[in-house]
Amino acid sequence: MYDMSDADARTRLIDSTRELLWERGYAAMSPRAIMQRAEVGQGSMYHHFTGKADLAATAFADNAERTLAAARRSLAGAGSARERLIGYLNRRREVLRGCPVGRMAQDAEALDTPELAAVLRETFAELRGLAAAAAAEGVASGELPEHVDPDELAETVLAVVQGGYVLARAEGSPVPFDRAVAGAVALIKAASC
Amino acid sequence: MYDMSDADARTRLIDSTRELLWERGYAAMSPRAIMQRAEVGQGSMYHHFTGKADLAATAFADNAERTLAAARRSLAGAGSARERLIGYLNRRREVLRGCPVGRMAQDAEALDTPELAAVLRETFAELRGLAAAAAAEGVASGELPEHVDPDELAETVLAVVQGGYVLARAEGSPVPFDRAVAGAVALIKAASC
DNA sequence: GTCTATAGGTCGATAGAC
DNA sequence: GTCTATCGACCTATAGAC
Repeated sequence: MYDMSDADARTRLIDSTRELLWERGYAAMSPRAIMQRAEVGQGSMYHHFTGKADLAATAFADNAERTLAAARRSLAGAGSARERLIGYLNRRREVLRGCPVGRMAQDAEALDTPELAAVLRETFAELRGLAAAAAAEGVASGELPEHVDPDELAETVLAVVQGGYVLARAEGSPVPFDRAVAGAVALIKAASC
Repeated sequence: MYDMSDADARTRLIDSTRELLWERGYAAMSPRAIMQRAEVGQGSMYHHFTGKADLAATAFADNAERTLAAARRSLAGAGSARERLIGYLNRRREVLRGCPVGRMAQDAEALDTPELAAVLRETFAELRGLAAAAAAEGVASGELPEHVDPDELAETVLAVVQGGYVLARAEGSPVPFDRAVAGAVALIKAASC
């Protein structure tokens, strides 16, 4: 079992920043909260990082890479193209925590911080590429109807997931997420008739 | 033309709070910023409202009501049920500003403030009801296929819109929103074949 | 109704000892 | 590498004059 308290100070700082960015976002995350959660002093933090922005950029890149890794397992893994798109939609998620990447798009201060905005943009660009490749493959193989635009279908799939998080958090329940995904899967199947 | 500076202090406070809640969210919105934008002094603000939470609850309820009014025009307006669902998806929006309601679902401090969380929950409940009623009507009339679950389709439509906002803001462009909507409309039309 | 003064707390960072 | 001390600014109110 991984235990944060076993890791060195730098790793603990990154891990607690990852969690806080996910939970509270960039603007609402204070260096103080980071240090307390990491059980690290101020001197240590400013020794390892130049400041909040530096630490956030490192931690956010880490969150983004983990999110991408999970998406690659669904979208570029085993199974037919259509199965992979549906598998991505149906993937188990910690719905009420929200998406650690999409979360940052709602944080004006994060969007104004170039290092963070760049990671956000690039992460969704790769996600979009993975989904679009699966959609294009599905159309080419005849699994999806010919008239489907792969880029549009890919964007719709990403939007259902991101929107599902929003609706679930607003409701305080994962049900809206699951319902939105079920509706999208049903539409994809119905369109392939 | 409506000009904020023509209105009285209380109205100007509500209007500037509406804008700031939309732009920055609850946690990142300071009473100071509200006062400056409203061109109102501190004494005036604490005369009209008990504090930040009180003012935010009033302003957020206002934002929510405006959002609902626009949604009602699409989802409970003229046209066939399927046309209304597609019309809701295609409605002109200030995409890069994001959704003033969905925005709050990403703000942990707002979710922890009961008055704000209640407005958020109730607004999406009504939105969901409007979309589900249109979907049910479409299925009943044969416009949408019999095997479509109205609640699921409604939730998917809301999710595409909310997710479209996230993807557009992440990209700094309305294109992802439009693409996600186009994909959803294409799926709905293809499923009705 | 609106003003100014004041308060105790946090924010994000720097300085210098060890 | 980590500690403590200190900084000026801002946060969210409250108090009391006018």
